[in-house]
Amino acid sequence: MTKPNPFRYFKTSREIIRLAVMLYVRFPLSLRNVEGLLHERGIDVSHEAVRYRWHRFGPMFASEIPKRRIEGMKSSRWRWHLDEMFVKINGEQRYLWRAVDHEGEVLESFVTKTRDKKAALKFLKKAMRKHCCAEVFVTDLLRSYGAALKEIGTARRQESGRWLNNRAENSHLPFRRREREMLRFRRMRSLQKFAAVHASVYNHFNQERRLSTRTNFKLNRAAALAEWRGFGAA
DNA sequence: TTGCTCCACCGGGGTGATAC
DNA sequence: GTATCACCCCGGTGGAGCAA
Repeated sequence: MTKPNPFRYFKTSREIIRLAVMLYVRFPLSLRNVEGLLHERGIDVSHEAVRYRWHRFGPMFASEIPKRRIEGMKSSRWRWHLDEMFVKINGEQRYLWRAVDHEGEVLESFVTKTRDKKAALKFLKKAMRKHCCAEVFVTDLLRSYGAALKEIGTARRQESGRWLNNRAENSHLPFRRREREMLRFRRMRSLQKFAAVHASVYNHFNQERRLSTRTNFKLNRAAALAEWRGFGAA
C-alpha cells in the first residue's frame, strides 16, 4: 500500500512549503520574518500558515535527514560530548539535554523538567537507542551523568571536567541565537519539537566551513540544498 | 476533511520618562 | 548617572470559522 501524498490538499506548491520550513528552522527568523521574506519573493503566506506548515512538515523533513546521514557516520561517533542548557518556558526553568559528537554534529536533544539522575538516564537511553553507544562520554561536573552512566554500566567510559565539554557548550550557540529571536517557548512540547528539528536541519546544512576550501564549501552547500529539495518527494 | 486566515491572548524585551 | 516603572512592540499560540 502506498502512503498518501502529504502535500495533498495544500494549495501552495511543495517547493514553497520546503522553502518556508527551511527559512524558519535554519535561520534565526520569526514566523513573521518568514512571512515578510516570502512576500518579498511574491509569495503571499500568513505567519500562521508558516507555523502550520512547519509543525506539519518540520518533523517529517527532519526525519529524512538522519536516514541519509547516519549510515556513513556511525563509525566516527566514538566520542560523545554531553551537556544540558537552561530554557525558560512560561517563566519556569526547564532543561534541554544535548549530545554532540566529536565533529560537532548534534546527535540528540531532550527536554526534561528536572536535572537529576532520572532525567540523565532517560536522555542517555534515548540517545543510545538511536545512535548505538559511544566509546567515551565527555561530561561536565554534574553528578547526574556519573550516576546515570553507572546504572547503564558505562561509568568507566566517562571523562568529566569543567572545560572538557566545550564542544557541547559551543553547540548550544546556534540554538541560543534562535531562542533569543523567538523570545520564548510556551510549551515543553514545542520546545522538544523545535530542538529536534533544529538539530537535524543544523546538522544538514552545517558545513564546518573553516575546514574546507571555498570551492568545496560551495559544492557541499549546493549538495545540501539539493538534498533538502528532495525531501518529502517520496 | 483539511488548509488557512482572522482575531485575541499572554508574556518577555526594549525604550523612554521619571525620581532619586 | 543610575534605578525603577510603565508602556509599547513583537514573539508564539489557540480557537473559531471559512473556503476549497
